[in-house]
Amino acid sequence: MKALKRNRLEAAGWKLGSADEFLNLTPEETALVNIRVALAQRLKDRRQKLGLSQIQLAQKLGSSQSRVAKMEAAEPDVSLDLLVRAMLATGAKPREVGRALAVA
Amino acid sequence: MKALKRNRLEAAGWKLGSADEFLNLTPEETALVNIRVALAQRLKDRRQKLGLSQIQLAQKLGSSQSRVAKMEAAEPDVSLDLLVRAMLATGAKPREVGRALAVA
DNA sequence: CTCCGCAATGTCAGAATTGACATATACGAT
DNA sequence: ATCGTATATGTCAATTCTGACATTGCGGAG
Repeated sequence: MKALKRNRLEAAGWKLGSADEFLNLTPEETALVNIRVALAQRLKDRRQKLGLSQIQLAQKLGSSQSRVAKMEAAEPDVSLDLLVRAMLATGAKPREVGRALAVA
Repeated sequence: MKALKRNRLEAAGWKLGSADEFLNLTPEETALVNIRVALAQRLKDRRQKLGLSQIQLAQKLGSSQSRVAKMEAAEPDVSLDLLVRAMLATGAKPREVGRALAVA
């Protein structure tokens, strides 16, 4: 659904690193992207701090290594649900998930 | 995906009002349910404070009245993505979405 | 009572997301 | 150079989610 806009961005040669609403994105869409990226980064941080491989986290989650990689890359086809579930799987409490958003 | 567990709960005659991990739910699943319920409540609050009907919010979102009702009821087939997008559509900033989670 | 606006509930076809798998790349260590 | 481990990327069938629609219930106003 948001994949459409995403494709427009990537077609323009952008990797969607951080804050780019320079074109096409409404403030809400930008905020959502920021939230996703913030969660993705926190997730990677937490996983690494715990000394887990993507495969190990995938097992805790009941998912797969490739999907964990996509999560950490904040790819457009990963849902917030999955990102949040992954955070919880690293032992994060809702409060900590909330903190990640606050930074976004 | 979580709909399975949810059905087990509802089959047992529970409406899933608040904090019920008394059976079957892992801590992570419970946390996720809490997050959804917290977001749903905040959403309803914000919508009402803004004096919007479900139809009006649905329009801002590009969604439908029935889906907004389901969101506010935290029904199992509404995603976190949709809940968060709805929050943003009420003018909430990521920081405020984060606050909702912190309470969960 | 009858409207009327608002909200709740059920259904469904179409769209988006998922886990799994294959494969590729990177980078040490042997 | 050959493993071995970790991560990245692409694809796809199956599952899940979504908007739309229909219907129902609920007050309040006429």
